[in-house]
Amino acid sequence: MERFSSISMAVVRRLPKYHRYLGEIGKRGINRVSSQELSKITGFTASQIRQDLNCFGGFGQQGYGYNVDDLYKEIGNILGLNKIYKTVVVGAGNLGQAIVNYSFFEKSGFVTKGIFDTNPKIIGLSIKEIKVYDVEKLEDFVRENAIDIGIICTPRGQCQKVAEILSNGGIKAIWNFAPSDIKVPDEVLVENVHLSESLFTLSYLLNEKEELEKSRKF
Amino acid sequence: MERFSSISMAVVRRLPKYHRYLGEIGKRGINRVSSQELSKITGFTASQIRQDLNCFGGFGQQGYGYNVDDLYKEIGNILGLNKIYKTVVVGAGNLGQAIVNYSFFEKSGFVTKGIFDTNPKIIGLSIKEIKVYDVEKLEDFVRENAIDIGIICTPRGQCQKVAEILSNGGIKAIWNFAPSDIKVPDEVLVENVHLSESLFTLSYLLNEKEELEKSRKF
DNA sequence: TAGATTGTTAATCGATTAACAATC
DNA sequence: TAGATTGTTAATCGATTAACAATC
Repeated sequence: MERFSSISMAVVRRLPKYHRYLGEIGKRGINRVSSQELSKITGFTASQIRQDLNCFGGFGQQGYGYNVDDLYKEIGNILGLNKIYKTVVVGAGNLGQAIVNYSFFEKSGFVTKGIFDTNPKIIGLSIKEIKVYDVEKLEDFVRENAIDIGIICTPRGQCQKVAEILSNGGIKAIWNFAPSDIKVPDEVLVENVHLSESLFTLSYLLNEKEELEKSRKF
Repeated sequence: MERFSSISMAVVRRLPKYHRYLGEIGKRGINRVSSQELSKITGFTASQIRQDLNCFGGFGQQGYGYNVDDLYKEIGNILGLNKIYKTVVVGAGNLGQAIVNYSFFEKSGFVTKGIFDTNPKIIGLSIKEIKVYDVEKLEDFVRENAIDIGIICTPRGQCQKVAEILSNGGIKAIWNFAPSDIKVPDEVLVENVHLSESLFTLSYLLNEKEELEKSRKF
């Protein structure tokens, strides 16, 4: 998964935050915002916000600021949220179900076309009117339905195999929730959500804080 | 949530990855590893790995490398995984249940002491032998049981209120899955898992790639 | 001892911040 | 016009990489 774009990942990962905050203040009826105001809301510096936005174009107007709705839409387009993505969810456990049931993703254009599992008790059932199929059928399903994104919600042991099936089916991107890194062909994009890494980071910070407080007492 | 430590977050967020990979190769019976070998496995440079580890002490031995088990334990201790943390899960939907059921967290020392929800149909039930209580009781429960970490799995609308209840109860840290940033007193640590930001980043990369491929054709 | 590999300093690279001219 | 705020360049800061002496 090599990138050739000039936009750094640091910038890219801030875009969804801009998008979210702009959506929020837009809903509150605010239709004009300066980089300084955005700075207060988002916690990024005004300078950084202007730099980030200018990677993609001059969306603002000197002396005025940015139009909230326009900027929201622009960033939405940059993120590709103006398009529809076909997804499959692999693993129909709690996590898989949580993702299928989370309607915000669907509203944002990510439509679950099929759910896959190995458990015969679940296969054949429907979740939110989406059928649960046997993983056996996954590769053909991905190919025949031109699925864009595969969402891996299986236990660690199965994720590499699933990643290969998805890749063989011609998947474009994988959103991986399994606590393991997967190996896929270069052309397949991967975004990992490693929950335990996030929790362990929190646990580190908790301990660091307690150590610092302890040492400050002496 | 200000930090006063000299260790940068960039380093901190790599620690769980080192820990995971060391656990994996340890299980495979490997008991010695060089920074160069770790580099191949993790994708970080050998230089960076040595730099990172030396923030915490000289765990290696010149001419030899690192002892896998020792380093695994050292990093575990740095992450605070040698301790037990009492947690509460707020929101007993699919996501909350997924976290309660994920036994790896418990194995790592994060013990769920209570689950909280507002839905009367769920209150009183048990998930994995852990009782589901009314959110009304959350603040007292946190205080009386000296809960360390509150895990917010509620919809967006409720997360700020829950964060305040947890803070009032004297929580030390919050792991927030709600798609919104929460405001808490300075002494409360917060780690966010913003799933939609992760998905939108993937969607950005997908579009960027398609744009680049399109432009290369001409 | 010779070879290997760390720990650590110095060099480089990239990202963030500051500053200000352009302009609405 | 005067004030505000962008777009953009230059300066700073921090993180990564390279290099190598120390030493097992």
